[in-house]
Amino acid sequence: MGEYHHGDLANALLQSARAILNEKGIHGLSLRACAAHAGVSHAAPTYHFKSLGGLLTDLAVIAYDEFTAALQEKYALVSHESPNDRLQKVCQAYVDFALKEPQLFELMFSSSPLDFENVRLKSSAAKAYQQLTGIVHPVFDAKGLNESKREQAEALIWSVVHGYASLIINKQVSHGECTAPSKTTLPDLSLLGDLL
Amino acid sequence: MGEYHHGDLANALLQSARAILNEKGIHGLSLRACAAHAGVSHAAPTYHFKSLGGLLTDLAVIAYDEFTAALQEKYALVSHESPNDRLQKVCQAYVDFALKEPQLFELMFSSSPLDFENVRLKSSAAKAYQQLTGIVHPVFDAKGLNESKREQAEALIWSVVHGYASLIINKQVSHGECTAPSKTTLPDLSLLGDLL
DNA sequence: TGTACATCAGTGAACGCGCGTTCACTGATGTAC
DNA sequence: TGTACATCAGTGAACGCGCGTTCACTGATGTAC
Repeated sequence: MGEYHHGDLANALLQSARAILNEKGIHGLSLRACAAHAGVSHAAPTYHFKSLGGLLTDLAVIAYDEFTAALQEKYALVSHESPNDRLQKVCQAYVDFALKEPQLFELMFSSSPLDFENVRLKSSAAKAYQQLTGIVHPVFDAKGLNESKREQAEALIWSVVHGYASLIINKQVSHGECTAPSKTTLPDLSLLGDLL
Repeated sequence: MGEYHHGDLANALLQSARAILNEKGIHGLSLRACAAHAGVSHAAPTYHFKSLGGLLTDLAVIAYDEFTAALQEKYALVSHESPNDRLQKVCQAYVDFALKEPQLFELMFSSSPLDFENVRLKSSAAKAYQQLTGIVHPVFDAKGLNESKREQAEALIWSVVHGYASLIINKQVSHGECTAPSKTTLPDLSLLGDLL
């Protein structure tokens, strides 16, 4: 409305981007669309963001930080339980986040538009990873695995929870039925223990 | 070259789409780009494909079929081994396919541009899933799980291998380091058995 | 406290680009007789 | 076997659209004196 000096346009644009992302998906996003949603001229964003990729990178930083916080919060809530139970519940929190913010989750792990050279993004993504592996550690310690085995096991745990989340939200977002797990509750991981 | 009646333009366009996908990624794809790559006027594709989504859906069908064939071939090769060994090796074939055709793999599991109402796509995707679960079956039978447990276990197995592949190729395509497993060889799944 | 001025953070018109789509057209192919 | 004609499968010019980017501009804000 002709208001000069918005005050915090950078953040307003990030909020707008998030809203558009949730409404129309990643392909509905453009700098012009964000500007329009924020009620600002379409040339305004260039002052704050070099490109759409830059804006999305900043949005991904926010996403990773919220993601890390969600895992951390869950972990704190179940601090009195056994290592394996804690692991199960934090993994469920991972899946819950993906279900609550499917578009944001997809953005976090979509390669194309993000600038992974960005220092802040690198840092936030690394923190999320550390948060997850930190949670798996007590389980390993209880079993006494060596360094190499531990890294492999970390990768497998991360893979199972990430894969489950990915398959579910892909299914939610697109198809109706054909494939993919249908339960939003991650099965008990000990099932794999029985099996393998 | 002014050649009228190409003969098999539909397939030529699919090949072109695949080449462009591998070169420039999914965002470099457009009907015009495919037409240009196939050496044909930019209006020609409309005769064969309603939209870019339609073309990509057909490409995804090809991808799913190749994927299924790859798993099947591996499975046949290791038919003399134990159920668990066969499972491990077919899972590795899953990862190998994702590494060999990262862009195609991403397309197969990317929701947005594909038409999952398409009958052929549904069918090909379902076959791929059946191929995978069929391979897990002998392992379950050896352990005597009931129906419900078996479905859950199938989902978990699929998740771990899909997650591993996704995380690796995301890392390959985009970032350099920050997160994600770095080995292209899937760790021994029995590790999870020891752990959970 | 008031005035002058530099700087900040917007506006809105204009540009070129690649996109999908439409359209009148035309060369190649297949079929009827 | 040859000719007439319908149909198929392309061409290339044109259109409108949304995009990012540039540009001269201008209102709001902060600072110096």
